[in-house]
Amino acid sequence: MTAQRRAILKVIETASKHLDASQILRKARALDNSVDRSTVYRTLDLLKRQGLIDELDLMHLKGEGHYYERKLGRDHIHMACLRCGKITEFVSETFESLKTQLERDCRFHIVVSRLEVGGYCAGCRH
Amino acid sequence: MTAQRRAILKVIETASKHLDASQILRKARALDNSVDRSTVYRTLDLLKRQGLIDELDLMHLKGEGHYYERKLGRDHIHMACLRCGKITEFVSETFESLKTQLERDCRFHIVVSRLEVGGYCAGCRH
DNA sequence: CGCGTATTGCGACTCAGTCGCAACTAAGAT
DNA sequence: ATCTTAGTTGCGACTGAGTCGCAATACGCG
Repeated sequence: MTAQRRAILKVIETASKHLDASQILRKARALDNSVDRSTVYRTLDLLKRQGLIDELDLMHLKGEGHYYERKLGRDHIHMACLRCGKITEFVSETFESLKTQLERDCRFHIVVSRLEVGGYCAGCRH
Repeated sequence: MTAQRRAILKVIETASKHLDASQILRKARALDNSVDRSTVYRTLDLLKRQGLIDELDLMHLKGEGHYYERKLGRDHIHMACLRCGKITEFVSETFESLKTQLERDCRFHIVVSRLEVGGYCAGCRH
């Protein structure tokens, strides 16, 4: 556990919204200005492999990059509004059943899952 | 409808597996050697916006790029084995219910959805 | 056939992510 | 407290995906 990793961890843990790698870099540098871009990517990979964070695309609403969030308890669905860009999260029991059913019917052991939806939110639908 | 678009379309329609942009370029060039990389990306964007193809990550098993497949009738779930790399598709009625429920409960109009799962397939589980 | 609009090829560019390597450091052993 | 070493870091160069502006071209409609 190095100072750099502590900084990156803290940034992710205290984030109020989904951050991409370059935002994490900027915020981590504010805590420890020695943090390098490679270290951010390497730490992100590590956390991903450990299952401590989830990687999201958010339907590529803003470019090709990835976003990260701390993974706690229950998975949630990400809904991205194609007009206003708002990201809404939703926890669903049906989603949990779907995964259980998948594991049983396909004899597949799920490690990570990602359900993202693009469309129009209540305020933007037409 | 240009010759280039016809070539790209044909490649996607006759593909036996998920192709990424550079693979589509290579195969489209075999049909019409004037096809350019930009044209492939522009056509892919067009087809995506029209809802004729779906864009997949396949859990980034092989790099950061995207894969494409023709969108027909029913959505399906993509399962990617983290060990052998095999991609399995699965159609689920529960998935359809989940989307319906989401649209109702969140007052969200779904245009596109993507459920990808990473884990271990029957042959690779441990 | 002629015309205007949409599309294309090209080349340069951006941006995300990766890699090899030498220097450094955390943390366990003595 | 110091030594040691395996793991981690910063750096800089690199790759590969995707984008963009622009001049040239082609589609397809009248």
